[in-house]
Amino acid sequence: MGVSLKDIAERAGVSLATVSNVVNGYRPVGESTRQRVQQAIDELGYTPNLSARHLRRGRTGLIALAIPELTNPYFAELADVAIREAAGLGYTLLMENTAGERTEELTLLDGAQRHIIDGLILSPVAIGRNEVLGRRAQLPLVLIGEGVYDVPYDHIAIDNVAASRTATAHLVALGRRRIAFVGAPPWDDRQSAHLRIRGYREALVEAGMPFDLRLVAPTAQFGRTDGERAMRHLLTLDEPPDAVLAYNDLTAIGALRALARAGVRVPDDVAVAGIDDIEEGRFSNPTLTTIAPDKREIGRLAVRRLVARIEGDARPPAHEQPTFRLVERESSGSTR
Amino acid sequence: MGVSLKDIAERAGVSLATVSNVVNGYRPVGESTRQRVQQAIDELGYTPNLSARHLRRGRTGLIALAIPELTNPYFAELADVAIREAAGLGYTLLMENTAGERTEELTLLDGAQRHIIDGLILSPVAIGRNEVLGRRAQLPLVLIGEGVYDVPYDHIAIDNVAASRTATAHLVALGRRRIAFVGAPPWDDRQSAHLRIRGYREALVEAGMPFDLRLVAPTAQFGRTDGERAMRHLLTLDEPPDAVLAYNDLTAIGALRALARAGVRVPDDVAVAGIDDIEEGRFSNPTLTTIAPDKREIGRLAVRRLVARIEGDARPPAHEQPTFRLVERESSGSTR
DNA sequence: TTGAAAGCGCTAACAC
DNA sequence: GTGTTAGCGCTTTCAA
Repeated sequence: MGVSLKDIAERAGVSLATVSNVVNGYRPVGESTRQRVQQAIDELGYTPNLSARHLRRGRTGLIALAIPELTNPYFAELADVAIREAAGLGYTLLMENTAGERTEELTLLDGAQRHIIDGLILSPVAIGRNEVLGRRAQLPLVLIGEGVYDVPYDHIAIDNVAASRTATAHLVALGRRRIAFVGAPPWDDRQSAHLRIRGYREALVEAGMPFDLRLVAPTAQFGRTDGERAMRHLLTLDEPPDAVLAYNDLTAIGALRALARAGVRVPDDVAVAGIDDIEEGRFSNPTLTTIAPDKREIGRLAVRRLVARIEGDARPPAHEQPTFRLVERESSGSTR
Repeated sequence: MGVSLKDIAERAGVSLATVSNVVNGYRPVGESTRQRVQQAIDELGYTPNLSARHLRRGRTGLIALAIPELTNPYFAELADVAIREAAGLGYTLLMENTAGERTEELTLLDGAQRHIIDGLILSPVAIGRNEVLGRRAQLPLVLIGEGVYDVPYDHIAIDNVAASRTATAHLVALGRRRIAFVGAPPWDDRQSAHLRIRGYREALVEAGMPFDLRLVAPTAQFGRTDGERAMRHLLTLDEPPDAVLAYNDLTAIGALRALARAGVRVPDDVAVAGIDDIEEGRFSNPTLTTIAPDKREIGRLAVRRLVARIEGDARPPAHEQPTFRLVERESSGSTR
């Protein structure tokens, strides 16, 4: 079908190896030879056949980013960064949707794709530390997010305890006294995602306020619908909250919706804060106070660490913590 | 590195071809042989090396979905469907981000990836009909969206004229008399995206209302920021609009934001409608009236047509029109 | 600085 | 129903 190295070699009157060297720049090639080869390449419109290259090299140049849902803007924004970073390093990034399901995450962990990708970036939500520890696959792996900690793989995540502590302290500083948490994971034995609740709790304790389980609303998932439902529940309490920290911006937006429908004023009656800083929160009514993790850095680091592993880096696994900052908007009182 | 066909063949005491046949099921294999081979595969944990297979077959099993932005929920939702559909047909879908840029779209059209993908689904926004007609690459191509029409490729898109006509007629039926359009493409020579304005215009004419260019606000892109800016501009007019149809939900949400900041009541003072039906609009305050295209069908059809082409379908290119429906929500007066 | 040639793992044409 | 083998396009070792 296409033009191959051989065609170029014939056209330029050189050997296959020489053309290969011109293309890859591994070994020095004489200037006049290089020019002849380059001309042949341009004239014939040669592009390397990647399947052949991969077969020979034992690598595909593909890496996967496995996230729970593409339709969560946080992950879409992250993927956006990661795709660019990967391209810059000569890799193609492909997306896997785990739908937050255990079996999907396990299948990926165990290297279902081992012959198609060179490495995997995974944001686990349904599996826990033990599943990751029990993994047998050899494929390089980088973890992102707050799902799993303390495993022998590179891990990129902000300090989630500090993040939710910061957000909660902000609500405390506003003078709020009944601060709820929306979007707790179901209380099972997984380690997953309890860090944000820990930060919330720590901030309350620090302020001398009680940690009241009735104000902690669990949700099945972390979407808008879940946030709305949980908020509706909180509003039925005898003493409803005067502030809410949501697990993420999406649940916070669901909460805003429930509050609007109930005719509760935000921030006057209830202040709301989320975590993630998705663009949607800069345009919601009211705009959403949130914790903004450095997504650029998370995406960059995840891809860089993975590529380094693929290319032989053997340093011990590291846990990197990109920074975050509090962004105050209308939902917690800022008018601008 | 991994286990190869040869290993299995040795273990099971058969030839390479037989193992290949067990794996692929092309030729019948004796029952006892099949079992021995299958056992060897299970024991050794064999998975085919895709690079080798692709090299041999001349296909990679990869298709690309090229969209202007991953962070636009409409495309994220579409990609979600397409990924699943592709997986069901034995293909892996990878995402290309064109950022709505001309050069990116042209590069893809001309087959930059020709050796890595078997086909391309493209949502063009920056290029026009002529660029598509002038394309030289051989790679199967399916177009989606309202960017380019009347080209000799399969094309999946809703009837955009009818869609915006329907939305506009809805605003007319509400009794609105100064209906603006937010998110017109810049007035250049491209065919791109003028269909939605045509539908808007047709509905006005049908209602005996003037098409007033001052009420048509162009935007550079189609994001929330663009919608907000355009709406702010419309509010400065001597006679501001009492309704707005936005190019898409994202610009509509930007418009909602501008209205909220200006203290204009929606829908009382200004009714707002968008197109796309992204989840965000079901949770905005107020919730957003919109045109809901059948995204499932768009994603499914695009992938199916492409795969059919890749596998040799030679029927003449077809233009398929999935359905859409009007979804009335608070921003145009529905209270539920 | 350049060339010859082996071989990555697989599929498919051909032979039995 | 099963086996043998050529060769997809490339990288890389060895030799010149």
